[in-house]
Amino acid sequence: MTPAARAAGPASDCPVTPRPGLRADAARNVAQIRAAAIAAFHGRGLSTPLEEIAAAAGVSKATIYNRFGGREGLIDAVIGELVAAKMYAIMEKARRVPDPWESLVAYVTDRRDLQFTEPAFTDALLMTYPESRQLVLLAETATAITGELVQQGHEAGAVRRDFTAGDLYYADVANGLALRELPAPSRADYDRRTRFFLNSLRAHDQARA
Amino acid sequence: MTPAARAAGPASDCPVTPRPGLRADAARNVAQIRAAAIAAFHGRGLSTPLEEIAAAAGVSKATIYNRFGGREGLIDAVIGELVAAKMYAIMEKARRVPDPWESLVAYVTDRRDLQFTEPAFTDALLMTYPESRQLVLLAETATAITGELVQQGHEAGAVRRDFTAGDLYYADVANGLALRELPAPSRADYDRRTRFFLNSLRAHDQARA
DNA sequence: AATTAACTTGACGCTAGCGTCAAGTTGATG
DNA sequence: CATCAACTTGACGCTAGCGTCAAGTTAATT
Repeated sequence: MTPAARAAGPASDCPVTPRPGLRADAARNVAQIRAAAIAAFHGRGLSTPLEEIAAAAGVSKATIYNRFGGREGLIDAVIGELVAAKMYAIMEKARRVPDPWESLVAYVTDRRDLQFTEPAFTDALLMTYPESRQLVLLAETATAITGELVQQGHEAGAVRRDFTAGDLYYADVANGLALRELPAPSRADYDRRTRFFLNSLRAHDQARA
Repeated sequence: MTPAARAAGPASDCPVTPRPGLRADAARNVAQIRAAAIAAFHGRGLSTPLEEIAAAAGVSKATIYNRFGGREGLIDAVIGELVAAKMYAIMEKARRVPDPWESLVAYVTDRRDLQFTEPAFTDALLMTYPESRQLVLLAETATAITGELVQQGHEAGAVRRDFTAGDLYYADVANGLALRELPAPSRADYDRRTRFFLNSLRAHDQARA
């Protein structure tokens, strides 16, 4: 079975034009809140205080509850623009690379790039807010693709046989948390560590790129 | 210079018998609080609520402030028993292994073992509470030893020349945070990942153990 | 321009943890 | 056994964030 046959993501689940029957002022607020949330989540992760987002949107906190039902609804409304779109693109790209090893290299590298620039991605990985449908969907798709790529790597003899998709997940979570907690490493350091990681899962007998 | 010539740790900075001029009941409380703190920190890390520790010690929260001056003082009073003693032993052991590669392997492996069983170690790594003298001392010593071991590994040609002590620190922090955030991995998974990591920093041309 | 449903909001009560202090209790000392 | 310094503590005020609601405002409709 190929559970990830179409990895391009859900057709269109978060329309830019929200619920139609919305009064003009409400629609304006929705747009402002979304924009503020995207900026805030980008800077501080998915647990940015709602009051802060509300303030940035020039709106009261209660309005966020009115329009989105709370944090999870808000995440649902912006996660696509924030993370999901990029993640689906990464998966798509990796699946297009024919060589199994290169495909995995592309996938890992791109994920880590995304992680470097987008703190919210780590929150998504951790499923801190499991009530967001978009997030659950994304996680499931990503899990499927990861498994697929690792398996192909095994079959081609390019990836250590004892390396699992779970190991990759663990490493990504660890890396995301370190990024969140430590002062940002230089890009050179970060990329070197990415290479170390890739090096560690390469099957021994073909350790040369 | 060999800044870590004596890595056995500070002579005796946290006597089991606390301040002498202490009334009997106060001394009893100190002992109970220390015991409770060690248990709590072991289970939940160094940011366990003080109220919880106080309750476990059968004492009011204010008494912890009276006896230890707050969280940092309390950490100072128990970190030796909790983490520092083990860490100093690990460093000592690593320095005694003659072969540079095996020495680094021992060091990394033992640190990760400690990390697996002692969440407080990660707090120590992160210096979440930088006011604890014991903790600062430990961190400085550990940094020195790590640098020493990595350098020896470089000189012996056993460790990739582009691998730095900072990389090791980053990896340890990342691992500790993942342990804290994720459900505990099986020991087998954990040890395998330790081996992957060691594998990643081994110089290419001698990748065989 | 009157009506009304949709919408917004300030203010509230809630939780969790911190750090402090006046008032009360108790161990040690003469 | 009286005294008093040492000690303990409940209760308090503080911060930060959550989620809710009655009362007020405003866009749409006729």
